[in-house]
Amino acid sequence: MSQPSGNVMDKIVALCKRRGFIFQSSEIYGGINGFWDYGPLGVELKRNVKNAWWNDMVHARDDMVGLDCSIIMHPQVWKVSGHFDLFSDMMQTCRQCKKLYRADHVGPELAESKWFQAFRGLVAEHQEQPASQDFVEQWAERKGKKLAPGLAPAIKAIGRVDERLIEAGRNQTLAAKLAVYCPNCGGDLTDPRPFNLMFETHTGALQEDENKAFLRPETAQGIFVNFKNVCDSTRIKLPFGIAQVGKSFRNEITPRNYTFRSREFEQMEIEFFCHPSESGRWYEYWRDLRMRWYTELGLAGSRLRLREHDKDELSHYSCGTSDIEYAFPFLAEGDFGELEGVAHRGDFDLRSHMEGKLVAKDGQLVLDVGPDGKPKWKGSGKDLTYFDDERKERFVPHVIEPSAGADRGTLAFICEAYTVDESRPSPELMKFHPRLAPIKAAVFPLVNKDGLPEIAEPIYRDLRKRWPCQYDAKASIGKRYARMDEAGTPYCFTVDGQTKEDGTVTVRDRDTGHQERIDKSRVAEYLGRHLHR
RNA sequence: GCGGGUGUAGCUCAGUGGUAGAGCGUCACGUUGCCAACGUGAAUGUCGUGGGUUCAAGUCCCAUCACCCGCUCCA
Repeated sequence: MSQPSGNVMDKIVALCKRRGFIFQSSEIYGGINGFWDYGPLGVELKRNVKNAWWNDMVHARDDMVGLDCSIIMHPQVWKVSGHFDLFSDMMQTCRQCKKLYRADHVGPELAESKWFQAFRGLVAEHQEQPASQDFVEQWAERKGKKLAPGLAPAIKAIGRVDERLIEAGRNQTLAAKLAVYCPNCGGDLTDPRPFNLMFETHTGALQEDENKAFLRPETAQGIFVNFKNVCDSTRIKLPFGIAQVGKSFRNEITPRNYTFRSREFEQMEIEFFCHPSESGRWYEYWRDLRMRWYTELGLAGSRLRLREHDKDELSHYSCGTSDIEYAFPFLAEGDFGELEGVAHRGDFDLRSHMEGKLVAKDGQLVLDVGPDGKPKWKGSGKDLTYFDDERKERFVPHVIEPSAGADRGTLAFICEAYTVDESRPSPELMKFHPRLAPIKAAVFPLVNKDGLPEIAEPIYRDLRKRWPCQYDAKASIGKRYARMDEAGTPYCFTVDGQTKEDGTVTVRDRDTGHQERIDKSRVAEYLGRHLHR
């Protein structure tokens, strides 16, 4: 499949730039890390992805409604949802080996680390001389040097051995809390510094702490806080879902892999509300349905997979989560990247917005309280329960959340469509599903004379009313087919000499090159039929 | 944030301190008449950006930005 030189992803990136699918943001100023633009073909493709999703998930169903909420919401939304706490992780870097750690991961990792295990043995041998630290220094410079190369420089840098290290050497519980030495090399760590994963802004002209606000890191919370509004303003009944497509923002530490991890990205999210007794069934339903959606749009091979999360991988509130993953060409062989997560979230979200921020304790969700016994983050206090008229029962609905990345999906469709077939006169082509193709058809006069343009142009003008189409009379016919192959246009209609005699045109199929003749009056009908195959 | 690599035309890339190049693509004209044909011609460059060294910098040095790879992170 791949070209002899360079890897496939480079070819895809080059084609996307060359043909106007994806550009780097602010390119003429040198670009900006983690932001991307969609060009004329890209915007059509991505819009087709979103429209296909909206059509199939909302319009084609009677248990779904849509929503479009603001990107900036009340700051309390993010405090209650847990994003405020989780998104401002404290991070530490090792001054010796430069590794980056989440502060709350350092202790546990240290307790398990090889050098620290050896160090514990050393401390045990020196029970009698707790006052002296020399044995630690000696160990760091000699026997311990292989396991903990950073320890000796760290001691030199700090000027002494931190007593807590020796204490921790005697007590594993203390070790799990010690965030001073690097689990990897024994080096000294920087003080914990906050990494703000949410974009901050201010409402109003004055930038003060009181009016600090956040760009949403997910669209889901907008759905939860509008749950009651939707119930009250529509006649929809449980089980039902609310869908939303929109931009979200995360200050990723390392934007990487083309558009896969961007700081500004678009989500297609569903929150499906149901009775707790039926949530397991609905979870499986949505997991399978979403997997099928990708398959039907062309991600059909072994590069797409469904991966059920392990128990220890689940968020504290989730009773089940599956990722729909794609083997992107920029990943290592055998690695997959997430396109969509389908999560069983129980009643976590609606309860949070009623009661306040929740945490898991002994397998139960309880209010997160501070040292003073008061809630850490207060909820809205509004009643978000649902009364089921048929069951005569009031309850907090459970939620199934299929959360898809529009940009990731679009990128996967691009990667999957990219095909190199050396047996063709123009080897590079994009095999987009007809529903997703940015240009649905092209109309050509075989030659730009002899009255052929006069026949072809009206056909084109007619098609253009219903679909994005192109007319091309320049260059040789082969070159025009090749140009359309590269854009992923599924059908080309060509007017030739015979058209003048019997009124037929040729239809050329992008994937096979196969041609057939149809009457020029049936072009629109033919295209309509084949686009929705 | 750390380490390594890369950055020259729309794309892919050559380029030895001394005049900015090629292939492909694009455009025009001619020719051809169903799969990137051919001929002639044309347009397109702050050599990523900013400093420095030098008589002279795409080339050497420093900084910076972006992309790729590895580490880290990925709620």
